[in-house]
Amino acid sequence: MTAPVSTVRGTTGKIAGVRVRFCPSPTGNPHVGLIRTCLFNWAFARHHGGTFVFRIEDTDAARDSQESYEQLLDSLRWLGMDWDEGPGIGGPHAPYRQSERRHIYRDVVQRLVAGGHLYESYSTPDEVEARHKAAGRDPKLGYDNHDRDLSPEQREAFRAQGRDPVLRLRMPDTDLSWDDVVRGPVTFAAGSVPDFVVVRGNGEPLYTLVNPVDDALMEITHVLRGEDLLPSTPRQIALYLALIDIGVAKAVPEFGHLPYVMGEGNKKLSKRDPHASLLMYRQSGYLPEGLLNYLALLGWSIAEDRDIFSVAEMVEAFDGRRVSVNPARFDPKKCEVINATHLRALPVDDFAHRLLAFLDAGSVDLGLSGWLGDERRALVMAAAPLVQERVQTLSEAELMIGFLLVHDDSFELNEKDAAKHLGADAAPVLAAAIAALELLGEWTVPAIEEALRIALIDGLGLKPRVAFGPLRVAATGAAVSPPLFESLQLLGSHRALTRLRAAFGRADSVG
RNA sequence: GCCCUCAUCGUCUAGUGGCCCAGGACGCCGCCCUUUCACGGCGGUAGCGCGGGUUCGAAUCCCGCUGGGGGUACCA
Repeated sequence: MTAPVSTVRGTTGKIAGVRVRFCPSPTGNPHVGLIRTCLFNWAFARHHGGTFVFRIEDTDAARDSQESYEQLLDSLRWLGMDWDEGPGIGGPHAPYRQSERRHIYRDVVQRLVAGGHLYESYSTPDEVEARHKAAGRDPKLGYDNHDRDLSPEQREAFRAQGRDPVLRLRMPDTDLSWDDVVRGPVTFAAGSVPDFVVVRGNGEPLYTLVNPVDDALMEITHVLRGEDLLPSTPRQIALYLALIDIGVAKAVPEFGHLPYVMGEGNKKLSKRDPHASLLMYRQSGYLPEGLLNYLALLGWSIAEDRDIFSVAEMVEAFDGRRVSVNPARFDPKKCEVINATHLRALPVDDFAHRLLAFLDAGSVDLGLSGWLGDERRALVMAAAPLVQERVQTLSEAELMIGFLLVHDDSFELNEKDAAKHLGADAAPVLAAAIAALELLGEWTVPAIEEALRIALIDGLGLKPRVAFGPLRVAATGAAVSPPLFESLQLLGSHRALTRLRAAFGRADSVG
């Protein structure tokens, strides 16, 4: 067993001095699996009153991008996952972008070499394989530690051939074990992990080096990361041991491997899966708290009979002990429902303002977004309560109240609904409704409802659904809408009657 | 091949030897409410991969098998 860092839980169950980190590579756009990992780290830090470090692993210039970097920061801010050290705010271990830390790695590498932990290796994969074959071993065994004890003369000879050596870490000849925070004890037998490359032939340090070095320097106490990194843990521990030896690290951190987030089939959720894109959720009008709630459910549970909770409640409960070992499938449907639950739980006023902000941001283009006059803002505020229980996301809300916001000359009927509800049969219904509404003294919901019931239900003897269907399509453009009388009221008598007359004209001409 | 890891309803999960002929949630199916669509209410559907042990007793512990996933890179 490696020497564990102090993880004494006090009487409150809290661990003192927790320092965790989130260290993504800025490649592509942020996906939900990545954010889930971030959330668990963040919640763990907040729960224990520790420090959340945000570090950018941008050592791969070919794949990293500034755009991706900014999306990452923007996403975390949107979700409310604040960091105590990292980009934008600095900290005692700055800089927090690996691209700015190269001199640090250079120094550590030199000390590691001086300490005998790293050695130059010249073997090519072909040579390794040839040696395995010659010895009657499985050729796919991997590097055979052949160059461990090359003499200065041998190294000189390779150099003379123009070969640039990689640097490998000399693995200890003992079993490598750790007590995984989520999985319990894990052991890799001595000799099962070959000496691995930490610095390329061209002098570039690899992830295998920089990640543990930064964790050590930043005094990270708990590494919570994806299950895919579990097999690299013995190597990290070995490197840590070397870092402790040269005085760079104080202790080996605790490791915890979080289950995968799966997509369709038995595959890890792919970055290319449309459901994986965090940006997509934001643009679709998901709430941060809804998304966070669902993401938390991917590999964690707060209690037996409960799956709706706030971020604060999660932080209160997230001590790292209820994390599941099983991979979790991302279920877009459930994600949507969880979001809808949070949406409905919002105070109406809050909901209305978020909807307004969403419309102002112009996430969905209805030909009216990005700009809202005072009159329209008032309509949104008034319509918000009508749609809050009918939608799952803000973009659905936008679609549902679009009929109110759209300019009258670009108002259009849903053709399918119009064909169904505005046929010849609808003409007398519309005519009666128009006649009744034209006489209306005050344009209020009760007055509108009463007038229409008298004219259509009592007067024409129609069933409500038959009577109101055509009006709904005529006024809102679709068979699915907010409640009819309220919709008519919000539209105002002029706009409402104009639409009803237009629909009448259409229905009448069909007959 | 070798190493690591996982295995409860379709899906996410609760469950750490008796409270479980397995609980919750999503989905799905009925019914109620109803001016559309929703919300809400009520009810239902469906699961411990297989085989051996251990034990008075196993979803829970052990072994094997099967199946899935990951690693075995001068990717992260």
